[in-house]
Parts: sequence; structure tokens; C-alpha cells
Amino acid sequence: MTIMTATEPNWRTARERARAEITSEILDAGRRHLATDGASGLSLRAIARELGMASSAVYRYVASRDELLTQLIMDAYNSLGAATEEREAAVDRADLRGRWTAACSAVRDWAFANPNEYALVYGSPVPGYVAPPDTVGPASRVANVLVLILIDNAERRPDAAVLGTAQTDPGVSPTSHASPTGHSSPTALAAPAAAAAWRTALEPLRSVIPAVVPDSAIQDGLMTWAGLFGVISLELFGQFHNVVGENPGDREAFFAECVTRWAAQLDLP
Amino acid sequence: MTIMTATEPNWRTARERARAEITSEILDAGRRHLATDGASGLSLRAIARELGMASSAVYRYVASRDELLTQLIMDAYNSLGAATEEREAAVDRADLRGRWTAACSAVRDWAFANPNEYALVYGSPVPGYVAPPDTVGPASRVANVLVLILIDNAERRPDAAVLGTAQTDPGVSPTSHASPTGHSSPTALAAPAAAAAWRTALEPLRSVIPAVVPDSAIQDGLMTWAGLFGVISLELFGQFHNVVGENPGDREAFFAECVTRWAAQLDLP
DNA sequence: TGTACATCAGTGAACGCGCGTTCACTGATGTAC
DNA sequence: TGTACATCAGTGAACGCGCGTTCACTGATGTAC
Repeated sequence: MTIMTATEPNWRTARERARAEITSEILDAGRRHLATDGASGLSLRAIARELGMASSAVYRYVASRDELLTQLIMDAYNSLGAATEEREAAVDRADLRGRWTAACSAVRDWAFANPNEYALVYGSPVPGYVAPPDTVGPASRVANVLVLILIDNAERRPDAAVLGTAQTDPGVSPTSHASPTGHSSPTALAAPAAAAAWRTALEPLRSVIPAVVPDSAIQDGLMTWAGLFGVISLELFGQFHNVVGENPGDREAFFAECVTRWAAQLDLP
Repeated sequence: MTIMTATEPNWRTARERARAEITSEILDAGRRHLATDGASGLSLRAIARELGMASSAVYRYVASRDELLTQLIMDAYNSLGAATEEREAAVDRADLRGRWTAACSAVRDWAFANPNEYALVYGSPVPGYVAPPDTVGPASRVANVLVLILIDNAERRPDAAVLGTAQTDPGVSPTSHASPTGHSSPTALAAPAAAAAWRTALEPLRSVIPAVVPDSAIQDGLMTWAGLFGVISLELFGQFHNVVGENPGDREAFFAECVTRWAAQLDLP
């Protein structure tokens, strides 16, 4: 069973090597079960059965069902995060639109390659399960990539920052960088003081993003972020039936057009 | 138990009245169970227990667990659809922006009032469950409301249609009605023939929408539709932590700003 | 209005299944001398 | 290099639980004459 090789010299003992191997086999089996039965159908007994071991043996590797679930969630976030970072990093730093496109399609590709892990983290929450704080870091890797693009874009023409910050320009709700129609929000006209409420709402993100990025760009960033995951979720969860074509290439073409328009909304060059 | 009143004269017998009453009690209990245990935790035995009847008695009202689930899904779609239609119908027909705002906030309000039913229909699909075709109609009620707004908006200035239809304007990807930056999509520059792919992808929706509405407006409509459900899902499923503020009014203010900007993207007056 | 029969709601026991988790135990692997 | 002891992987039985669904049965409600 345990093959003695010198190819992995950093493993101390055969026992540890075997342990790592079986642990990852358990995680793999868990991922496979996620596919057929969903998160709430994840069963330690079924995994044990699949690996040909007694159900009690799994407890040598995993403390409980919930711990396995947490592990799978973290892995999913990290896998998606790594895929996105990698694809985005391959693009020339100055090509903001290219970076945006790379990141978006990396997310979509990952989601369709791993639909159940996507559903696990971006679908309905597992009832009765509460995510431990360890998941926060991995969960924000995709967002981080997108935020960096926003920052680089703002630094490209830093004048926009002065126009956009709450201090210098309160109460006005710029509908979009790109709107020539010049609608001002009805709320802004009726109650100038309350119109800054959306800026206040952005505080948590605002506090971790440099001042070059105007509030309005943060708002736009969040909206495209929501659009990205909205499009992917609707498609993956079956809401595109009779809406977007199902012929080869249709879904991809629709998504590509979304990415293009999001880029325009973000004013990426 | 059964109170004899003449207030519902259309009920033929006491038996039928009781039957309808208990059926709806079962559905209510099902909805309550959805809340605590999620769709995959929905249990006929638990419902029977809650109603104080033998587990086998539920089968007088419901053929199987899957049938109950289907019923709950249809009810959810209909409830959301009715809420949206009602709120939107209360707005002056000419006030397109008001109608859009009413529809959007109706969806959000309903989602937060019925988080589990929302998750049931817009969250991860229930593993092993396939929705019967009866659900298609109710499922599209929200979309219908939004589409009608798009149509009325296009009819407001029908010239846009000529500019936007595939026949007269193929290959060019207008990033937005409202974009003054004038980026043309890189795809369009590289391969004009393939650039119309996104138009082809819109065919299913295209075929049920009058020609006054240009392809580009359909694309924008789909993107805001995805943005709407994306924002609601991300918020409801807990992805706004450390992103959008959690003080009273923050989430609402953020959403209101989203609605305003979506309206601008759709070029609503 | 009264009786005979049909319909239907509800019962309780049972079948066969799967689950998470614990526990005392065996036997192999690793470590200290 | 060899032995004695500690560590750890894996076993199999058990506990107590919940589930969907079926079935023969009782008793109440409705209907036709």
C-alpha cells in the first residue's frame, strides 16, 4: 500500500505521508459528494464507504461533519481565489480592461468547472451551519483582485478623486461617470442631506481603499461585482432558460458582452 | 373544530372547507420548516408532528415530498411575482423610473421578508430535484414586469430601435446608450463578424419582445436584472460582511443607489 | 325525513433505510535507550 | 543493531435518532333513494 519513494523528501515519516494522502482523499470524496447530494447531503459515512474504510475511521482525520464542511468551504474560496489571481496576474499591468476581463472569465470558468463548490459558497447558506472567522480571508481573494484594478484605474487619472470624495462633494449622487443624460437622483433633489447615505454605507470598504478611488467608483465596483456573481449564479442555477440562448457559444458571448459593458461602466481604458 | 359560517358561500361541503384549510396549514408548516432547515431538510414527518397528526395522514393532502416542494416553489414564485406586480402597478405609467424603483424594491422587500423562499428559488438548486414545467410561468412574473418597463421606455423614443437592431447595425457593440467615452469593444475591432454573437445569444428573449426595443437595451436589461438579483443574493447570503455597512439604513441606502444607477444604465427618464 | 351505502380523513404499526458519533479493541508504525 | 514502550490508524459493534412511504383498519361525513 504505502510506497516508499524518496521523491518527497520533506515528509518525515511514512505515517505522515499516508496521513496527508488520505486526508486529501477524504476531501476529494467530499467534493464529489457535494456534486451529487449538495452540502446538506454531505455524509461522513458515505465518504468512508467510498474510501473502503469503516465509518469510524474517518474520525482519525476529521473532527466532525461540520469541520469537513468548513474545510471544503475554505478550499473552495482558495481554489477560486487562486484561479482568479493567476489569470489576472498573467495580463500586462497597464491593460486594465484586459485584467478585468481575465478576472471575470476566471471566476466564471471556475464556477462552471466546480458548480457545486460555487453553490456551496455563493448559493443558499447551509442551514444550521455558521462559517468560522477563518473563512473571511479566503473569501475576499476575488474581491481583492477586482479592488486592485479599481485602484490602478483611479491612479490613472487621480483628478477624479477630488470630484468624488464625500468631503468635497456631498449630497450629489453621480448616476454614472458615463451618463450624459445628467439625471440627478430624485432623492438628492428632495433631501440633500440624506442623499449622502449611500456614501456612509460604503464605509467598511472605503476604509480599506486608498482615497484616490472616489466613492462613486467604489459604488460602481460593488455593482459590477454583484453583476458578475449575479450573472454567474442566474446562469448556473438555471434561471437563463428561455432567456439566453443555449446553443454553443451563446452563453459565452452573452457573458463577454457583459464583461465589456461592465468595463465601460467602470470606465476602464 | 370546524366552525359553520356562511361567510364563504362558495364552499360546497364542510369536508372541502376543512380540506382546503388543512392543505394550506401543511403548506404554511412547510414554509416554516424551510426557514429552519432549508429545502433539503424539509420533512413530511416533521410537518405532521407540528400539525399534531400521524405522519401517514399528510399523504391524504400531498402525494409525496417532491410534490410538496414543487408546490412551495410555485407559491414562492407567485408570491414574489404578485408582490412585484402590485407595487409596480401602483405607480403612474408614465413614470418609468418610479416603476423601476417600485419593482426593484418590491423584489428586495419580498426577499428579506421571505428569505428561505427566496433561497429556495434563487439559491442553489435542491440536489436531485427537477422542477416540473409548471414552474416556468410563475417564475417569469418578475421578469415580465421589468420587460414591460423596457418596452415602454423604448416606445418613448422609437428612433433608438433603428439604431439598435441587428439588421441595421450588426457587429458594433454599443457599450452603453450613455457612454461618452466611446469605447468600442476590442472583439468588435478584431472580428466584426463574431461580434454579433451576443445578439444571437439574446434570441430567446428577443423573440418575445417587440422590435422597438433594441438588442442593446435587452442586453442592458438582462445585466440590470442580474445586478438586481446579484445584489440581493450577495446581501441575503452573507457576502456583504465587511463590505457594505450594517448600521440601520446602510443596506437600504446602498440598494437605493444601485437602483438609481441601474435606472441610468437603462436610460429611464 | 330516514335509511343504506360510498367516500374520505385520520390512525398506528411496520419496512427498510441512512445518519453522526462513541468506544473498547487490535495491530502496525515510530522512537528512545 | 536490537529491544521495550508509546503512538497512532483502523475495526466493528452499538446507541439513538430521523426519514419517506405503505397498508389494513376505524370512524366520521356526504349522497342517493
